Amino acid sequence: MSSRSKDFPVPRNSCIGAASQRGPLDGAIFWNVRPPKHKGSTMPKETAPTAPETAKPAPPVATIAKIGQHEGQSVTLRGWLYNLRESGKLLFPIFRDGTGSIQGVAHVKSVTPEVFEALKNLTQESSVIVTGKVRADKRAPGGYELDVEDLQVVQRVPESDPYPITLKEHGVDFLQERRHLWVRSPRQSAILRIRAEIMHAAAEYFDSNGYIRTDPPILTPAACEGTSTLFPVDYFGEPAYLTQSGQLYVESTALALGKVYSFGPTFRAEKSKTRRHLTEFWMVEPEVAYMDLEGLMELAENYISHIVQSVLKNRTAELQVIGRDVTKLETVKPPFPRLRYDEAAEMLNQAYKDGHLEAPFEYGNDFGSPDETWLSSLYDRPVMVHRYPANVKAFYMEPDAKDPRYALCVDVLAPEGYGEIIGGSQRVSSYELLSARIDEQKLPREAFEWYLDLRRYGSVPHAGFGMGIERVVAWVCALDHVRETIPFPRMLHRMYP
RNA sequence: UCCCCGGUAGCUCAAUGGUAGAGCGUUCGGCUGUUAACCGAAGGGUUGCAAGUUCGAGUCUUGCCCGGGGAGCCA
Repeated sequence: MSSRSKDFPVPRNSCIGAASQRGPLDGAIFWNVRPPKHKGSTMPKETAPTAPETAKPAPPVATIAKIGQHEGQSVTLRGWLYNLRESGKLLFPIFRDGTGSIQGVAHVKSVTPEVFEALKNLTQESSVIVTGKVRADKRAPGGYELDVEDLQVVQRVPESDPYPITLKEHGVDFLQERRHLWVRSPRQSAILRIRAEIMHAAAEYFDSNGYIRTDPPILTPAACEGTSTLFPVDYFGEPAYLTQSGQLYVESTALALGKVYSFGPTFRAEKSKTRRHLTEFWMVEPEVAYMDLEGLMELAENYISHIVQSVLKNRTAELQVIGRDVTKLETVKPPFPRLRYDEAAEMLNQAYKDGHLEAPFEYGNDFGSPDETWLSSLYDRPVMVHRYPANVKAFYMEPDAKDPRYALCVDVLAPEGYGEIIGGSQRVSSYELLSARIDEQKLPREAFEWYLDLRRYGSVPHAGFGMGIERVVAWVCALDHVRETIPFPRMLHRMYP
């Protein structure tokens, strides 16, 4: 910020402006709209700042989301100016407060000259505390408007350095460089609210079904799978890595507590530059003792359905803001279609013959991204592909007793081309087999001794999966890219802000 | 690591090898119901960097830098 040559003439900025730099305004309650006349730079205390002697009852502080409860009353809103339109002697400021936005109306004769001038000179994203009367209006998108009565400017954005993100179109690079401001825009705010609902529902399902949350370490001594690239860190002179999965650790706690889950960030140093990849992402990983692959698939379909239905129920307004076609989500209920790998492979071969796929599918390989997109496009809900060839899957996956060439594993593919959101399996329970697998794949045996202990002492069949939160958010919100699903995405070549 | 596309005003983008432009934002003026308001005016440029071809390069060539999309790998 630089000069303030055009600051409006109401002498209150020196006090409020300085205070606003000291810290957040949370907790500061302005009962009166006139500013207290402090000489210093301290904020008013939380308890009522100076009330004028002739005070009428102070209007209650309201949020825009629940403004309808105050129809016909005067309320105080604390927020920011989103946009300002004017038409002669009429001003139409749009305020936002984090819960929503509402249009204010001020006529030159309906407010004091000071308030009218202050409002007229407001700049985008200036922070304001505004008082006005709530009025239902059919023209308003949210159903209500605010007839402005009084205004306090907390911090005015100077026009010499205007808020960079306008209501018009911007490019991806420009917005990502300003992610710290971009999150204020209605669409981004709505996405983050939906993300929060997804994370809440993801934990709630397990918490209310007897699962114990046991979070694994983020600093780890070795790779879980060895295939992906890890972020190395210096751990007091020893090499350590940021976790790429907590699976091995939740296997341990599952054998202690029965049903467990973990929920936290994971890190992968893959040099992937696609719309589905972040280097830092959040994963939720349940693990259950005595569960087999069938049980795991039932869990997965119930789990995903619960999450999607929770978003539909609790985030209706946000889904509307982002323009999501909710009919595509309403169908997400159990049971999900299930395909054996072999069936899916046949379908892919046919799709190639029919010209739906550019590249032929080679039996025995894992599915490519276009393959997953094609398969998932055939269904109105997630599809579960199970029993992949064991040799393309991880060392810890249990072979199918009926045919050991296949692994007891499942991938859940989200519809509308969003691809894999869950990968899971029944785990090898035999010490001998797991030990042999570790040697075959030339994994560092010392690092896995503790993991082998789980098969030495009371080994049982058990199963679990990992679900990537950002991919679920991208699917539920129908986003083009996972970079919009997390407040501050970490990607190949992007660490700022 | 590989393949494709792009980089011009604060932003989004135009410009046949021949005078660098528009809309928005900003500033000034107008409008009593605007919905990314509208109307009029002003200000705003080392065309990513470097070299080359040419009478002349935003435009063609080469190298580099930065960004986007995709493949592989994965959630």
